[in-house]
Amino acid sequence: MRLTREFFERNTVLVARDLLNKVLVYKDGDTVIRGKIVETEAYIGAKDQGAHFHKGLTERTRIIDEVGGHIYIYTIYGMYLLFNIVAEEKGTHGAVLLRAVEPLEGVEKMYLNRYKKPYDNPQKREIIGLTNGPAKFVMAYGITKELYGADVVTDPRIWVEDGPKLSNEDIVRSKRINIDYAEMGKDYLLRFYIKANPFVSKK
DNA sequence: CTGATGATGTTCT
DNA sequence: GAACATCATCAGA
Repeated sequence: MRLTREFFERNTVLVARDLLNKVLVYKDGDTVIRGKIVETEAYIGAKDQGAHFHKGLTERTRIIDEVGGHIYIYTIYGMYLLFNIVAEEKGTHGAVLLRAVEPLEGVEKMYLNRYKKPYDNPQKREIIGLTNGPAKFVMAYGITKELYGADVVTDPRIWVEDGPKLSNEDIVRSKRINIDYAEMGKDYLLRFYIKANPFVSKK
């Protein structure tokens, strides 16, 4: 079941937490890639210097103003793309960064996208490395900036499917990664991941 | 296994 | 001109 608008237009932190164990599906022509979301981070506009849009929107972040469900993709360090899903109602600014997924379907395609060589007797280390980071799973999926502004509630190429409900004991909440520059906000516990999942980027 | 370092170019000031 | 929500690679233990 594809998640509907009601899921994404809620509070950003709730959306981030509830996206765990959901499935991100990307259909590129005949190829279907499916992966379970195992790690997320919430970014909220108010009182969060860690968010790109803390000081208001720019050309890069304009999509954040839209209703939850739209996709915010941006380039980081000149070479990598990071994938966010906008949350909250239109006019309220919040977004959820997807940091890691666990491959479910299309693993061979992911492997080719990441390592540029055929899927043949892969090392366990290589499989983990496919998707255990925010830029890594974007590369594995083959996602490009063409998806900027797409809507996961209605877009035919990409959507999020419901998954088994996760018990609270399996959810770990911690500080976000690599935002020490944010004087105010860096210590907020806005990162969520599934306990004991090998694809989580960092413990 | 750990920690350090360089790559690389868009975005914002 | 500086900063940057990262990754791959290398040295050392």
